[in-house]
Amino acid sequence: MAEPRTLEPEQWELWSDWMEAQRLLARELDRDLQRDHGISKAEFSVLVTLHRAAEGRMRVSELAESLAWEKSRVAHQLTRMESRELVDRTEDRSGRRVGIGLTAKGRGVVEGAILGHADNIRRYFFDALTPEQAEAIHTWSRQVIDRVNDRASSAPVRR
Amino acid sequence: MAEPRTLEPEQWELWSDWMEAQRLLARELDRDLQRDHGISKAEFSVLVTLHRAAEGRMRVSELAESLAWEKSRVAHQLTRMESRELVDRTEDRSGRRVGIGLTAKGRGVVEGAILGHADNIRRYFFDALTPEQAEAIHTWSRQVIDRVNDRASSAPVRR
DNA sequence: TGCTTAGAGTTGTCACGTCAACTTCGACGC
DNA sequence: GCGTCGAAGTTGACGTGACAACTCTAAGCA
Repeated sequence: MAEPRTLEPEQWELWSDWMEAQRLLARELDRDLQRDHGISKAEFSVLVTLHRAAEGRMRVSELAESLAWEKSRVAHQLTRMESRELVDRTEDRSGRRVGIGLTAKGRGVVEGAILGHADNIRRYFFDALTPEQAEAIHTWSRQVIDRVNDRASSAPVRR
Repeated sequence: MAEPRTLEPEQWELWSDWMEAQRLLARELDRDLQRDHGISKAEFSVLVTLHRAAEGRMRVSELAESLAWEKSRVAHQLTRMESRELVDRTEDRSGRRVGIGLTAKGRGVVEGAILGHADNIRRYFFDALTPEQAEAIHTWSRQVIDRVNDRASSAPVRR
């Protein structure tokens, strides 16, 4: 009854195939986004988030929260995107940092990309998916998210 | 009956949850590997591959084939790992490039890491998985792999 | 007023991954 | 021999992502 210390071949195969599928899928979507709209997946995520909350400007911390990214990652990403004129940062003159907003260029790009990207997700992901698979994957995804988050919050192993 | 140009909210939620689960899972596994064994997932993959084919040394192209990585990625990875003394490259003195091999340090690290990593995969992935989910995910993963590979080979859109 | 502290944001460093350009070397044909 | 062609491998540039250290400001309090 001892815990096996290694994975069964069958498990290993599932694991490898899963990781591989993931990787290929992400890469294809990335490439399409890059080719058709000139932006990366990370840039797309930022643009979509800004576009959704579009009346106003967002703060870095709101972006980080909404994307579930580390703040430093957001800051680096914004620096790059600012230099490409997809977003702008309102200067914190004498006090308040008003936040991040889309440039006209950023808005144009994201509005085109949303449609194309949705098509690609449908083509690569949903078209190869039966309802049962969708259900299984969704349920499992939520389990993993909960499990990882639980462990992260209950594991102050890092001091 | 027109094609919807955007995803249904339900589809979008599945997609986001799935991407999120993936990302969290990979990050957790990475962190554990880093903390417990001092190596990254990429380094682990290389070490395992070398360890499996362990009598001899491998060539860069064999590694690339076996890992399904681009050759430049392998070369960069080996450069980093060589500087950390996990692998060594046999010099191509006057002719043959004999290939890549594990150092003693590399061998020690990977033999420890294999066990711990398997435990973590089981904990994060398989313990949250019913047989039906496993079946659905495996089937779907293979579909995606085939689909992407088909498209890649049948789409010489790039000139 | 002045001190301290927490949060927001930035920056540096390093590893990872892709693409393109480059070098080298073996194979093949003349 | 000589050219050239392609595969193997390397390198550089660049974007990405994680982590840690740093600055600055706002709050809170003596």
